[in-house]
Amino acid sequence: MITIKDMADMLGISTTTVSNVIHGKTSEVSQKTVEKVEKLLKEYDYVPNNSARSLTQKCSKIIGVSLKGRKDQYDNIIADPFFSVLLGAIESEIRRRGYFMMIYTSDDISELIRNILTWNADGLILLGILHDDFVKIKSRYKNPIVLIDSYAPRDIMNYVNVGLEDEKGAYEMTVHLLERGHRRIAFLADNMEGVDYIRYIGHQKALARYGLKADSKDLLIIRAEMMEREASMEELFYLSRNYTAFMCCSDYWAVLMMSYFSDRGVRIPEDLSFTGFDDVLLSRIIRPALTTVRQDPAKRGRLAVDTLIKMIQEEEIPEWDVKLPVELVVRDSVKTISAYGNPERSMEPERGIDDGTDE
Amino acid sequence: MITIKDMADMLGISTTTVSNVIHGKTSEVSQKTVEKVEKLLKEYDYVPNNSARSLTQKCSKIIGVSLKGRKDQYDNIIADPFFSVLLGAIESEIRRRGYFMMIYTSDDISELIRNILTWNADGLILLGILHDDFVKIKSRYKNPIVLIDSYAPRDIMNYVNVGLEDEKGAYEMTVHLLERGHRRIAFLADNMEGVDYIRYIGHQKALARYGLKADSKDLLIIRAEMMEREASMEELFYLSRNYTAFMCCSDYWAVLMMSYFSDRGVRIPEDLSFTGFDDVLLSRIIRPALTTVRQDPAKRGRLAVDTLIKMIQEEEIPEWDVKLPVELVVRDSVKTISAYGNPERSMEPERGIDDGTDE
DNA sequence: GTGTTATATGATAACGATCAAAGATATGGC
DNA sequence: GCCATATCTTTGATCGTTATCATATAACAC
Repeated sequence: MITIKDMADMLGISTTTVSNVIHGKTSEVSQKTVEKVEKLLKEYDYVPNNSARSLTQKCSKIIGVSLKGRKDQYDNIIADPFFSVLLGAIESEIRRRGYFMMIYTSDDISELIRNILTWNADGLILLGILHDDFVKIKSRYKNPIVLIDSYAPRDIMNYVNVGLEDEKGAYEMTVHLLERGHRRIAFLADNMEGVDYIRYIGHQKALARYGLKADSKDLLIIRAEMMEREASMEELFYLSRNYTAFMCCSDYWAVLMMSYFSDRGVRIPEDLSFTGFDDVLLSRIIRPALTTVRQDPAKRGRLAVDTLIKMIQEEEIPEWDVKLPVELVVRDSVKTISAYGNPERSMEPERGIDDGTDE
Repeated sequence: MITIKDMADMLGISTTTVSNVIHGKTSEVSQKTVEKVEKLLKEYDYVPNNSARSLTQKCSKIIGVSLKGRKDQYDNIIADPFFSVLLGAIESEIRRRGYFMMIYTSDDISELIRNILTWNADGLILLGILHDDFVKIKSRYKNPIVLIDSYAPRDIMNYVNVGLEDEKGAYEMTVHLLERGHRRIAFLADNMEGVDYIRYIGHQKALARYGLKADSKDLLIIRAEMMEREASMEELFYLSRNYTAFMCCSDYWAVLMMSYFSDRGVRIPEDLSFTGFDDVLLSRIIRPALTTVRQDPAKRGRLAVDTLIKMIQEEEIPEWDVKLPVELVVRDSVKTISAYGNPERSMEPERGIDDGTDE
């Protein structure tokens, strides 16, 4: 590997001059010297040593990206189509902007922190991080952070949340189910710390609008690893008799469950309706096609990177808590229940109650 | 951030001694000093600066991972479930072994090379790389390389291919189709440079065993971007009338096509049979469930990393061209065609011809 | 007391790039 | 010729860590 010093020696000039040419500070270097150096740069295809660079400068050009290390049958969260698309978009954008990406999928937050610090990452993108872990990271790591799909606490500064209209999405989906006559709806969430919590609020508001009250026993918390345990699925299968609809917080789970349920003879949507969240490719391909809430993960990934780099370069900090739009996508996984089936309940919303949209 | 020098000053000792304690060279340091230093290390939660480390040492602890930058509707190849699972396994293993992973999904090989060189990556894992690009990388980058799903040329040294029994898989799949009475089979490949070429050889051998000859017009080369172009799909749709089976080189494509075709009224497998390769989750979930060739991407990812690290640490170099096992998984996407439909051809293989298994 | 070995520690120079400040050269005005 | 200014170039320190070599001290044998 050729170094700046090598080239300086070859031309009989100093390393500073070579460095200046490389950085385009041509106003300080004579035209003649510039040409000589540039010729050499091309000839030897000079590549700077980034370790040396990040040692002298405060920035490393590295952006760390962390995913929760969910262990499902496919061994890793990257297998979730939503995350993989998002991740792909993040990677492209980081590269396009001249930065480098380092990924961590560990659950071990101390290890994550060590990794970031050891490389002195310029910024961090955290996907689906839990509150306590975020606080832990914040206490050690002082560079900019962008959150995606995490619950954003108001008492911590210097970070941006690139979120969704989660509440609105869940609200609209619940209204959709209600309008189709569903009254016994299970809400399936991952945990109550992140976006699922906000979505649940939207769900509650929609129920309230229809004069119904959310019952905590209809809130089913599903940990990712449960999706693979036969026993857990069996339990869900048993519970499903109490409901006409399963409202899931991700397409991935909805699709997995639909597959499991239909293998056991449940007709979808005749016996049980399903809805998802994300609108991944899968949802369009399976039959019945999944009714879901669409988001644009590629756009979201790009925005996250763009925002982070703005913060790193200390340009104006954009909105503190962005909410990207979502859209209800109606397909075939929700049955319309005739009013006769639920004669005791009106299908009209009651008046004068919060309509549940975000702000 | 606390440095070695800070700690040395605090204790009134030299940086060398602190460094020795950190590296466990306790035989060279007195017990008393070791304890003092270790106390400080804990107290300040010292994290070494890896830029500085990789500057003095020849190794950076970075492993570069490159994917071809396929652009499909989901904007990135990471969205392919096979790749995402593989990638997840690679990431976990790299982390577990104390290394760091940098990902590149660019098609621009010069950029990839610059990235590797600028960080002085200790090793490289290339997924689905084309021959010419591989040669280009090899000419500039001298550290160990592991290939996955790439055609491994024999004239280049110092790399290992972590492959599959591709030929055997395609052979068995073709035999399966033939035994079910199919005679008009289209072989759908990405390109003829990588593993698809080897799979095609297996396909040819199986045909030959049954006294049939592969016809080049039955080899359909599908570029990834075509999957999203309505016109290309329309053309495929038109072509499909000539066949009773589509043998695809990836589950992802098979599933996409099945969805497209069935939306257009094609009954699967009654009108057209489909087979895939990989056995991703998707293939089990869609209906009809896809008949495919199973591989274990998690195992493959781990092996790739393990092999690369062995090469980096100059332990014994393992097999030059590993072939991990594959397994035919029969599901519901292949129709059994009655012998009456193809009376002119025997369904018994001819004798005395190469049976097409790998070596 | 001398020499040998082992143990513990320190001084110094890399590694490759950047930056501030100082030095060198050329140009112009008087 | 002298000084001022502008243009170009070099010197030397710095970043945090590690490696090499040297030094200091202690322990031991003879």
